[in-house]
Amino acid sequence: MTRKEQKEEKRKAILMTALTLFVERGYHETKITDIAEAVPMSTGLLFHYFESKEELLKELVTMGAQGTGSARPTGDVPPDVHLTGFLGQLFSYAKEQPWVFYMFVLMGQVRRAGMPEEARQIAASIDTFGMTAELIKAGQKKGIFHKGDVLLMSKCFWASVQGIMEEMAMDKDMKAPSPEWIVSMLK
Amino acid sequence: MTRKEQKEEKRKAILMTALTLFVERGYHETKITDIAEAVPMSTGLLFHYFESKEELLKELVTMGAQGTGSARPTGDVPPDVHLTGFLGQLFSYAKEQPWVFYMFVLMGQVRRAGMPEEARQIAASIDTFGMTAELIKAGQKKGIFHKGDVLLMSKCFWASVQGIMEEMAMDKDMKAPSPEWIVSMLK
DNA sequence: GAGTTTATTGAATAAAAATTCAACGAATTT
DNA sequence: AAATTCGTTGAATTTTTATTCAATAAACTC
Repeated sequence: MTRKEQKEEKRKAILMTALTLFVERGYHETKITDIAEAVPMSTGLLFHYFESKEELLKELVTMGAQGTGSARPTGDVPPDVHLTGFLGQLFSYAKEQPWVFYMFVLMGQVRRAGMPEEARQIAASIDTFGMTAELIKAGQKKGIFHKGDVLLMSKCFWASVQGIMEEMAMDKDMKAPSPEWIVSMLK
Repeated sequence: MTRKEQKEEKRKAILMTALTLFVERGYHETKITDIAEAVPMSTGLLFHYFESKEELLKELVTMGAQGTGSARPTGDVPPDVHLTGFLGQLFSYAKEQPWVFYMFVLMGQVRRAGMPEEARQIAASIDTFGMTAELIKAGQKKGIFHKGDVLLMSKCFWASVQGIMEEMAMDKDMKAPSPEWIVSMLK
């Protein structure tokens, strides 16, 4: 047991190190030796834990895909309040639990171009937009949000969030914006 | 003369092809052979026109850095109208003059991590935020924009725009959002 | 504690991609 | 039209980076 736990620990350490480097420097600019050095361990040992660099990325993206769903509306909170609250939590993670924050950033980056195709597909398989689109539709019905194509509004909302989070990931000193600013894009 | 013009034409063709591929697939996922094939020309010839792949990127970024300044306020248009108009134009470029649009996307991407450091520095040297911050400050004075750290607001504004443009670059069928949505982030 | 499995290393190898180059055809000059 | 320069190619080379591997140490099983 201790042996297996040890292994899991180390796997996790590698994953977190890779996540950090992938987000801070980019997947392609992060060399396998950079990850090994940062963990730290020998490069050879890294392949004892993960088949390949791409496999490492795919495992991260799979984790990220599972951890999604927290944006789902709970109960009867008004849509704008729900989104505002969600963003507030997300932004506060940037300081407290960077890996949650980084995972979000990574997922967004992988979903776009510039990464190995297989990883992209995993990230693309989860539907963030649809979920938020529902929420926006509800908000429109209540007269809280302005009119417009809900899917487009959802995409813009998340694209903005992604853009801001990438900026925050790059510049550690940047303060988080007020969630209201972003939500007001929908009002 | 015809000879030199010919050369300039070809250089431009390479630059535009590279710009497209860099934005659509990402710098690192674009192989030098992909560019050559797309132009089309042999891989060897490409090095007759550009020293290296990185040099090619740097030339693009330098071009992009020079073409900046259109966001500068002209005359006495209200800040919100100015920004709305600017975005409207930018988004319409996405269809009409994709390379202008792509250049914007590339500049943003290069400024962030994941690209060769030298290129990053060129992109980082131009100050987009400061210019918009002035505009926002003016808007605040007039009571058009809400209170808040103008630099942060400026960063968030551009981060949102960048995020949305990257989304549009990836998904050609995506409609452009209404510029008002984004500007309302500041109101 | 002998034997087996697992962790670890760093140098050797393989794979992928950028870059060079010798050769040739086309244009330009004289 | 001979000589020279420039454009062009694609295969060979170099460089970079991922991946393997033989050897060793440590942990665990019996």
